[in-house]
Amino acid sequence: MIQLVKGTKDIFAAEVNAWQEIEKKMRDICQTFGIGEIRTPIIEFTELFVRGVGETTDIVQKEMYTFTDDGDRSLTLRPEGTAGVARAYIEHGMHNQAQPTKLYYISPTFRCENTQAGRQRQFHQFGVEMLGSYSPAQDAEAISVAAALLEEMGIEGVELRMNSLGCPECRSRYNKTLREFIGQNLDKLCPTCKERFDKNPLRVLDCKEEHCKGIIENAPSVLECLDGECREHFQKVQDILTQMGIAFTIDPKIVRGLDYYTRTVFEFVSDGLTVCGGGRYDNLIEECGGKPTGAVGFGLGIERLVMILEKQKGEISETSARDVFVGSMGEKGFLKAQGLTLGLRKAGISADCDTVERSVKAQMKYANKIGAKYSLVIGDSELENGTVELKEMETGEKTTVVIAELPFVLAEKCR
RNA sequence: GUGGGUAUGGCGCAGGUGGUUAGCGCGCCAGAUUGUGGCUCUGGAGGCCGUGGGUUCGAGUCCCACUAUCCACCCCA
Repeated sequence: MIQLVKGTKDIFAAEVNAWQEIEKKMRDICQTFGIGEIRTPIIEFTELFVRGVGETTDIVQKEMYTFTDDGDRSLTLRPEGTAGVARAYIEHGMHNQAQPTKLYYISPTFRCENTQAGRQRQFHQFGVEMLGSYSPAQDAEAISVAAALLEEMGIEGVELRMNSLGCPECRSRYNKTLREFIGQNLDKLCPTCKERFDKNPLRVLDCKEEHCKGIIENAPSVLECLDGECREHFQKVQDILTQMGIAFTIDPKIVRGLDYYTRTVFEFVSDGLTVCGGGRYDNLIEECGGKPTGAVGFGLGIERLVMILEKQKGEISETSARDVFVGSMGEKGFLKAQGLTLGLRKAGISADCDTVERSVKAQMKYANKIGAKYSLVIGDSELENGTVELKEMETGEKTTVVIAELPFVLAEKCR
């Protein structure tokens, strides 16, 4: 048997309904925030992600689905949404539109990594990107979209955590300071941290080892290393959020895994899982070949959202009841039922009929299983006198209805 | 990439120390006097016990490998 590819899954009716509700809320909220939808291709040139996401990131180094096409070009299934939007922004000269450009997307995303709770190889990301502004107000607006969305979803216990990584200058200054600090304590840290020291010193900050935590507590904070402008920017973001009534905590240990982030980075966390993560990326557009452009955005994992919602509100139940089941008896009745059902469907009534040629009894069982509100059986006698007994399934009550009037009667009852 | 748990009909599970035709619940299909469902009863279909090797007279049951899945690390949505 050919089975599912690792880290992918089929989504059935009940869950699809939940997804559609979620997506509708996303679209509605974006509408009110003046954010337009963009649909970029699933495949892009590998180079886009290498330059955009960062050559040294885990995503690029070991998690991309990359292949070569018949023209010997290296293509990659998108591992995140921002780079593609940046590419589109540049390629279509969107900076010539009224700025800022505000875009959102809901799209499948791929990362070839080990699966676990809330992590798949194909997952779906909702993302918002706001390009064309360096102002802290843009950071706050982006954050407010995410906050509004999570609130609309009714998720409890989400927490907004923020940090500022500063501009590249601040960052390299901090890297140096941190490296010095860790270097002095290197022999006291765990093996993983020693590795991180070379690869990405910032990562040492969120080590879970108790022993390391103790040492890290005394580490210098990024925030102390910010220059005046970055400091002011971050302060303003906070001021605006406060003005907006959005609660947050500052966590100098937040380090995001994508290289393109500058200044503000943030996460919405629930049950220890990051539902939503994002930040400002002022150098990405330039890095991808555009003019220097300030930008900020975030991504939100739909599977994680669904997971949390299920946990908090219970399993999603299926609701696909039919309005009416058209049962039939005999050859003529069977024929008539087919046409009659289509007629009802065209009138907007959710109708179903027997297409397996089963006994009346079996048909009724079926009607019950699909949750039909009404049922009827059409056979020789009904065809002869032109009426039918319409039965309300829940009560068993029957009413006589002229066949030709069924669409109207049912439309009335099922409205 | 690393560590641990799991892998038996559509779903959820049983199957002490290896031994004749692998069970149960739910679901599915069909009947219970001839054209009407939900309850009950009866019957039926459906599994080469994840895959491939090995040990053995004989393995779902023991050993190895692989794959998938779950959980955790790394990292992230």
